[in-house]
Amino acid sequence: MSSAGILVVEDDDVIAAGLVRVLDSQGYRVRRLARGGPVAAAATADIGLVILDLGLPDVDGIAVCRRLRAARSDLAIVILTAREQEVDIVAGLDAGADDYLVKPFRLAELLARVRAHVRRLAAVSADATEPLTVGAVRVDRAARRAWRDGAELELRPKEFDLLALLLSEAGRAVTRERLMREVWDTEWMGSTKTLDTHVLGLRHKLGHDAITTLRGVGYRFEVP
Amino acid sequence: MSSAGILVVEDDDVIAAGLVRVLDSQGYRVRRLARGGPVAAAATADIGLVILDLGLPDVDGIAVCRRLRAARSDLAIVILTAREQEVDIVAGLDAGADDYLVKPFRLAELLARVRAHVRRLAAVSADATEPLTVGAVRVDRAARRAWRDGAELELRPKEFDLLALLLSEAGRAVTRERLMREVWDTEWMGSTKTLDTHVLGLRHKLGHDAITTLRGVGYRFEVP
DNA sequence: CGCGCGAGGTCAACGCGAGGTCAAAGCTGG
DNA sequence: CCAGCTTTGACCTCGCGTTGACCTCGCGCG
Repeated sequence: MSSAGILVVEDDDVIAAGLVRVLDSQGYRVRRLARGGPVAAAATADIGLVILDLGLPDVDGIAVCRRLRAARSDLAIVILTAREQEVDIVAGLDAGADDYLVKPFRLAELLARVRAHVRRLAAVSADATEPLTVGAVRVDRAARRAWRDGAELELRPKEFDLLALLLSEAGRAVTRERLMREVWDTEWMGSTKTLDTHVLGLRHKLGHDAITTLRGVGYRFEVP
Repeated sequence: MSSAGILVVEDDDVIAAGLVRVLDSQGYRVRRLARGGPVAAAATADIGLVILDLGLPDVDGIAVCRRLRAARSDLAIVILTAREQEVDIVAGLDAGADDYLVKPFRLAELLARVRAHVRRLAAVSADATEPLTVGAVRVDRAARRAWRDGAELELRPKEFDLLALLLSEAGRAVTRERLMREVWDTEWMGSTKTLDTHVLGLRHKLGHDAITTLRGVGYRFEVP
């Protein structure tokens, strides 16, 4: 649901298979298209990045690139081609591509450039900005607001941070150490009731069963 | 407020002058910095793209890049360097750069890549010229005018910038750090009431509930 | 089987410091 | 030198985090 998929448009089966395999091994969702009618696929699917081979037979790759850009201004387009003339590079970039690699390309460089593009995609529609809903509880980290059964909760700053972290790990145990580290920015824990008190506050506002105590470990936000 | 500005970080006077001249002739607002020290401070709100030479004396260009990326996730960073090893390219991109060109670079290609990055920046933060309306409040950034319930507001310059930013992020939390950075062009925050005072002024003119305080975080413009 | 310990729960109170408010001083361009 | 704008500083308020006292409960151990 979260990370955007990659579409590989490449007619050479060997290169395409290699690309798909290595990208897949890096954890990306990858799809492949052998011929250049990819506008529909890129528009419909959950594609964030297109790796486009300009050497497609019968099709003008530049025109494909231009159509892709016209359809999706947010798409990342990386052109991959044997044409190394400066005029080709300029034409490709001006047709809407974000990056241009000349074959034979170096695999580690391609992967690093893909990482850079995916990182930039993530910076725009960051996961942290998407509201998070578990059961009756909903948290919008961008707005720093939270609701229960549609009613907004009045949370204190630390309560909000605590709830956001617990909810992002809903159903899983979160250790006291991690809570102290990520919410309070400290390793120290010793002899205080700070964390317990804030959990208490959350339980008052969410219902006592929303957060389960894991003795000697930490807490877990319950998914119904 | 448009982020079309380009910052050239380059110690070689000849190359830098050439870059600045040609970029300027293309209509970009360009600034130049000879050394990499105060880069983080120099990458203020009006800069959208940084061209970063890694050959700076005394400074670790990769570290500069990493600091830039940490400070501004939306910045476009283009590394320009003589180091052509694949391992250097990967290191540069993984340090947060969006693009990597090896010297001697081809000018037309550099310009095409700059166009591609600027185009993408424009696609994201697009309509700085479009009037913006949220609830009863309306802001025209091009004309630098603002209205409430159809009546024009008399805003001071800084108040206008502050309102424009808060409104562009209406419904979302905006941190004090970001407000200081983008309205006041400074990282510094110490012990002044500058921001608070301007928020006070806005509240007088917009109604006290228009802007919500988020303790320890920043402010949020409320959408009704 | 029951006892004791320690982890966690609960609550009230305290003190800090972020933010609000206003007035006066400091700028800066005309 | 004036006029508007911005910044600063003093003072105040109150929300919030922390703490400590006391209680409860689960669990291991004798």
